[in-house]
Amino acid sequence: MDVKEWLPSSIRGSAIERTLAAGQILFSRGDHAAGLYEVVSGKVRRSRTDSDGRELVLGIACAGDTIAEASLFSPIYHSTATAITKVVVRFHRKATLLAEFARNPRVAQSFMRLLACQVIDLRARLERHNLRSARERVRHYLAADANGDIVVLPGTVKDLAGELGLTHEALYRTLSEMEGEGEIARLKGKIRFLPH
Amino acid sequence: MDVKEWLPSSIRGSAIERTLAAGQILFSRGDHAAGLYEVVSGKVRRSRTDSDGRELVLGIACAGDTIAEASLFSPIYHSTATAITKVVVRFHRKATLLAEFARNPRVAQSFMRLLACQVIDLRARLERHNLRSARERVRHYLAADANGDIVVLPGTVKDLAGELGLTHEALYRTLSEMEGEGEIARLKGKIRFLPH
DNA sequence: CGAGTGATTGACTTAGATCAATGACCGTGG
DNA sequence: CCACGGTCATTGATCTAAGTCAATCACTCG
Repeated sequence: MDVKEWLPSSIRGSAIERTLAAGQILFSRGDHAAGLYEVVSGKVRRSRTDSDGRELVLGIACAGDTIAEASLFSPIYHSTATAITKVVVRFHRKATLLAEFARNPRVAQSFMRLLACQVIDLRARLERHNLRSARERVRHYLAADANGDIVVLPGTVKDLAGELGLTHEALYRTLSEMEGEGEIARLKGKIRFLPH
Repeated sequence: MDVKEWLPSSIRGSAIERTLAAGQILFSRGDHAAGLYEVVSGKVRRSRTDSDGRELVLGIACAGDTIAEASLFSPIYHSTATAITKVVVRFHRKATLLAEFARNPRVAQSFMRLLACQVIDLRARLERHNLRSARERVRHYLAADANGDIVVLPGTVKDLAGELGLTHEALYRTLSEMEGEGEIARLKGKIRFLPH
């Protein structure tokens, strides 16, 4: 859901912009959460890194997406956000948003919808992670994200592997197999789903 | 978060109560979502079943918990809710709740907080599912849920296996090993965490 | 043009899934 | 009151898919 659909432009306009170079960290897990970010341009990877250094990609945020919505009600950020390209973000302070929600029930409701969509999406992802085989996960992912029969990968294949809870090697192999068997076709940054 | 903390008793009181026997289904995935349920007594299992018949337990709801909050903004339910004991629930119609949110910003904000907590919880669970070894997942689960050093299992060990994305056999074995090595102690329906 | 990273494929190992069997426990109906 | 059906709890044996280690090629960016 695009920010423009829920956050009044009066508020968006007055927010502070910040620019990051590729590779820079926007915030880290555990940092004091002062508000949320809106991506104006570029791509941001949200991830969590466990004690073994393994990275789980929570998602790639593109222009119009917001980051750390849930942290509005939490004292700290729960994941790490890293710019993967050059990025421009707008920062929205907690208090500003909460005040707006109190003043404007329509905005509040839109934000609720946003959170509800995230809950639904996360549950779908959890279901996907529960599938045992790599191929099933790929199918689940493609089925969920296919608009038409073509899926545009938001990031690299490696990122996708992280998002699917697989090693990149396992994913490459699975994609090759699926392509060999005519289930999918691959083009640069995209996957075409061939329901046989 | 308990319903009483966010939903005014005036609304809660006027809701329709419904009683289910153990094993009965409250709603199924795909059913038209007319509103949400509050558990008054008993336990309800929320789960998703994939195409292979494998069940992912999304959680066990106890008295005070609500079910299908996210479906407030969705036309259908995304998971299946089954009574695992005799259960009493209260049904709250979508329109009633949304109207209350519009009227009372405090209630709206509490509900947002509830959704935000769910997002955070789901992300934690996703992170857990991303851990490769059964033992790591158990540790992660215990660390997250330990109040003091004792964890009360909300359901059966089998339910827990579903929640951790493991087969029950694998979980039994892992728990035995951990007990053998003195990392945990097990008592009926509980696990004691022994940080060595 | 080199350094860094993604993409890709090979060989080997292992943890957990699967299949299978048994004992414990619980409600329930004759 | 007890036998029976059902489910949970538990353990064993085997198998396989994915993880791990490793190497190579392609591409992009200063």
